[in-house]
Amino acid sequence: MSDVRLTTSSFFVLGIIDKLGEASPYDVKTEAARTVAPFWSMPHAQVYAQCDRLLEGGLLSQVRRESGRNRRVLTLTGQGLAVLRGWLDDPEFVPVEARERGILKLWFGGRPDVLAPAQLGEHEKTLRGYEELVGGVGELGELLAPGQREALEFGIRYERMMIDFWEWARHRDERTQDR
Amino acid sequence: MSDVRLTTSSFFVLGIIDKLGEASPYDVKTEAARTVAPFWSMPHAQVYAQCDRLLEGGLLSQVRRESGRNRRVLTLTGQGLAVLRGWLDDPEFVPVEARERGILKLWFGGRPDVLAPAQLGEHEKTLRGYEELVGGVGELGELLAPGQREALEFGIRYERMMIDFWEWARHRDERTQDR
DNA sequence: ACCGTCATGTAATCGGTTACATGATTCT
DNA sequence: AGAATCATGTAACCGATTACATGACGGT
Repeated sequence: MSDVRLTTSSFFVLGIIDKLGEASPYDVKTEAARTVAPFWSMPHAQVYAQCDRLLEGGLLSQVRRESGRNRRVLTLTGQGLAVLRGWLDDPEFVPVEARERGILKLWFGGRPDVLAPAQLGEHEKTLRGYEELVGGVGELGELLAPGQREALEFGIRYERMMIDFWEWARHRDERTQDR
Repeated sequence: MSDVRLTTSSFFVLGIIDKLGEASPYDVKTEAARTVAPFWSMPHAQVYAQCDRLLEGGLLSQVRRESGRNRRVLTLTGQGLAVLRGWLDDPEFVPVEARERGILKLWFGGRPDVLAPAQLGEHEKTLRGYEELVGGVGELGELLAPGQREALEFGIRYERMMIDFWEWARHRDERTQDR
């Protein structure tokens, strides 16, 4: 019940447990890896730590089971749900530095012709993965939970942007160079 | 001279000092704040820590001055320069999670109509800033150091992408809702 | 002489990562 | 019965953040 500082990791865990209804830390880890992983991830040690903290803060409640596996099952408390909802509805804008190492390298003089190919390859691969996901959903008529389609759309737009960017950088580099 | 683990923060400091030729930790901090800040930043305590580490690792050399201010002036050693160059030319792709809190909120059920306005406002503001920078450079014929134009281009494309995305999300939300 | 901010650092803390460890199942 | 992996955690370390502290210089 003591006051706990809530980081995005906290809300991440709260969010996953809310979606699952109840979950062991292991379930949280698994579900996260299966779904949000491309947009946000967390090592499992951290999941356990967060669960402990959230329990202590009264945002989660725990049932211990005597059977071997799934020894702890966690649920949001009323307070936990309220806190999660509050966060979700908070339009605060947190400026994010892109922290793209490739961009930093360019800044310090990294050469586009050296960097671009690998970047392009990887972004194209990721993009194909996303697009297949969306396509598959359409074909099979499966539904993505609300919010997931949005995240996927973001992913697609991000990857497309990066591909366009690196192509731009590479071509600009070719034009600029005098060899 | 002992082995130091190099993080991106290390290369960040090396990169800044390389650009400046020689610099005190304070100079590093100031230059970083003045230039790369929108894409990458680092609290000054960390700059001091990195300088110490890089010194210990033999990647920086230091001249102590007896005068009060700018007591330490740092320069890249040959090894430091080699390490920086090696990093710049390394095309390794490090997958970055976007870690956009807004996207995470959408994932967990955050409402686009609640979130979008603030996000749009901020991204538009940032975009205007970047575009003015590029425009100003063109008009005055100033030159950006190589790499900086690229970083700025990335920033512009990123912001445009985010604006388009949030507009998409908001409109999709309007269409989807049955009120 | 005094005040602000410039320049430089240190200390404490904490979240996150990596690595290690182990009992519980399930499969062969 | 033994191997594999499932599920659960702990421990140690480390980089990063926050906060505090202080001498130096420049302006009034």
